[in-house]
Amino acid sequence: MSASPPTDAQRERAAKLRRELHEHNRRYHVDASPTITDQQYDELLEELARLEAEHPDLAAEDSPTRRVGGEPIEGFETVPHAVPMLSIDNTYDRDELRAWYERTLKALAKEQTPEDSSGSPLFVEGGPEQAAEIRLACEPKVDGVALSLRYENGSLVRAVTRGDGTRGDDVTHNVRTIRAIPLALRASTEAERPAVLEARGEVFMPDDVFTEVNRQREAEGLDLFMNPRNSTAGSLKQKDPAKVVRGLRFFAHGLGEVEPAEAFASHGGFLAALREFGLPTNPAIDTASGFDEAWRYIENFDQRRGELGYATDGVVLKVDRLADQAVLGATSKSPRWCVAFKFPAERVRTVLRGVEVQVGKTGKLTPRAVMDPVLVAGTTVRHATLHNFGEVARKDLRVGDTVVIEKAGEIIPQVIEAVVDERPEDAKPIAPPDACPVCATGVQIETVEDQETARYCPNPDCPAQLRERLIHFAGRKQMDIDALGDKTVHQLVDAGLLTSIGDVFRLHEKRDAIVALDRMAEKKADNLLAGIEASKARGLARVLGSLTIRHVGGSGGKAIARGFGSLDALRAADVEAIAAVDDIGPITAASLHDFLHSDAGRTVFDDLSAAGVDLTEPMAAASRESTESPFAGRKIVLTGTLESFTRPDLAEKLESLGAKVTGSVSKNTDLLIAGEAAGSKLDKAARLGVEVWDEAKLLEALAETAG
DNA sequence: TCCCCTCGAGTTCA
DNA sequence: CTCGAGGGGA
Repeated sequence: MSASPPTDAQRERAAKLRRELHEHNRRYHVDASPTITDQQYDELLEELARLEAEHPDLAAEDSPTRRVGGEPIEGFETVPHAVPMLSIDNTYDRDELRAWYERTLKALAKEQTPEDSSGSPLFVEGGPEQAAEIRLACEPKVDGVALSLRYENGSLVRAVTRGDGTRGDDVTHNVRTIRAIPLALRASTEAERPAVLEARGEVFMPDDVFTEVNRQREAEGLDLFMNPRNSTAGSLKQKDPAKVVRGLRFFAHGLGEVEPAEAFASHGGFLAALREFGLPTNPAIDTASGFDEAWRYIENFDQRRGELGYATDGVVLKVDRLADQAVLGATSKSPRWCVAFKFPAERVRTVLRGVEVQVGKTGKLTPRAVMDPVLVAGTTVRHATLHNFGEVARKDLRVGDTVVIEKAGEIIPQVIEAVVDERPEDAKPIAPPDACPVCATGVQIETVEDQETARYCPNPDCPAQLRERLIHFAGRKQMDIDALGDKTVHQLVDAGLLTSIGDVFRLHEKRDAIVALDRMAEKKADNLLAGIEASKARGLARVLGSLTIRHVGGSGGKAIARGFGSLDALRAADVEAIAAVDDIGPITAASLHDFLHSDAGRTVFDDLSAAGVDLTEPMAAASRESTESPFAGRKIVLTGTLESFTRPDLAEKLESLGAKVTGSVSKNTDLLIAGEAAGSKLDKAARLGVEVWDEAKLLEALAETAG
């Protein structure tokens, strides 16, 4: 084929085809009112593809033809999200949902000033203090795969899965094949198009597509997909874009990074803007004024959700006004301005065949139900945790019983109850173990008000516990020892090469024995030893968080390590000194202190120290500067009216200097800054002997700090 | 003293 | 993901 330069007519024809194809896509997916048949669409697409093939310089980056035939990729690159993709808080009942609404109403009423109530979705009744209702956006919670689409200067540059919320997999090559997702944003003028736009939404597979896909797979002798969601996820993970299932759909429902920061006033407003850009949104979205209307939407939606042709598992309510969303903010996991109401999970019956006992890293004995395999919410379930033996007794479960199970949050199977009417004659009661199934030590029974809750194996050297503690120790969020996963730990413990945490750092002395193990070779052993060596540099915070000390996990370890700076300082501290650390209370402090001065604790730390593990941590910036800034590391409370600052501004300023600003005076308070008309806080500070400064003294100290 | 929030621990399947 | 419980603000 000779690549002759295209004629003007051909050039125009190609441009026209591209415009038309984009427009037909938009009509189909955004407006849900196609004006041509799929076949006609395919004919136009083919004509364009032919033109582009004959004249490669006609091929544009955002051409609809680019949706097919991209090159397969090697692996998935993990990329960070500019703005984290948080998850949404769930509730399953009306009262909880109402509680969320009331909380939100209260939080907003507090912030609401008369000035911002102009055109505000908060309907003010009886004065500015009493906001009556909030406008809520109500949208179906589509059961698909969350995606973040990044458009730069109008072109789709990247599509990333949610991943862990901070980083996800780059699946751009597959997403480009999805017709519902525009390769370029539509804009009547350049100026209207944001330089950067990240749209978040859900890719999903309609039921009829799913049925068709499985019909084809069956014909081809392939394994069938479990459900549309798995199928969608499977599609996005294809290395070859040609294998992505056709007919996936997409609804946008949120925003990530936007440049320039858009001045949308409401959620509804930006959804409308997204539609203008050509991004589909769910037509079933509506708004409600207040809780009762939102609840009616939910009930109504529940009635008709079976007719949508795609899977939904609930309704998401969002505070519509973006300014209100900003006021509400987010917890570390999810925004406070939205909540998902989930419809009750599917319940299924099966037969309980037996109960296994697992020994956890804390020694807790957990009963685990073994059942006849049964399909629940898309996966085959054989096991379910029964939490503890107290629960088994309360539910009066017997082996042989027919039991009702469901999946909590569609993920973790739970046994709800036994069907007593169908209990066979020979159903066997479940006897709680009196001894640890692994080390045979007599159990300890924990009770609450004489009711049994959990049973524990009290033997700290129990091999099962040790194994679990080692797995935890080596875990990614703890010491992050790459090559030491649960399989390897099992092997090493069984071979007698690991009998304590400290042994991990003596493994290099036993290299020959390791190499001799099954499915272990020189290279793997050296990998392991290198991983262990590297883990020595993790620092005290990780070490503390990895040792399974009661009440001390990752963040507790961090707080303590930053508070003391080194193991030596921590060992010298008494319980009160430990409890003085921010976020550490008396119970955690006592537990840690006990551990530090127990035989087991002394041994493990001596071992780690001897191995050269880093047992120090840079202290929190706050206390490191303690000699320089008079505020660093101190708990400060503000009260009264200040001349030169608003209280929030001052709080921010002091925090930047390393102070911890809190709201109420207690014996832990180091300093009270009292402005005019200070009230009860001043009295209390005087009573507790807390240092008090007036504004003049504050300004003086700030000036010194600055200079 | 009462709530709200966060953390820790246990957990299933592909 | 969910539970229970510790920590800390109101």
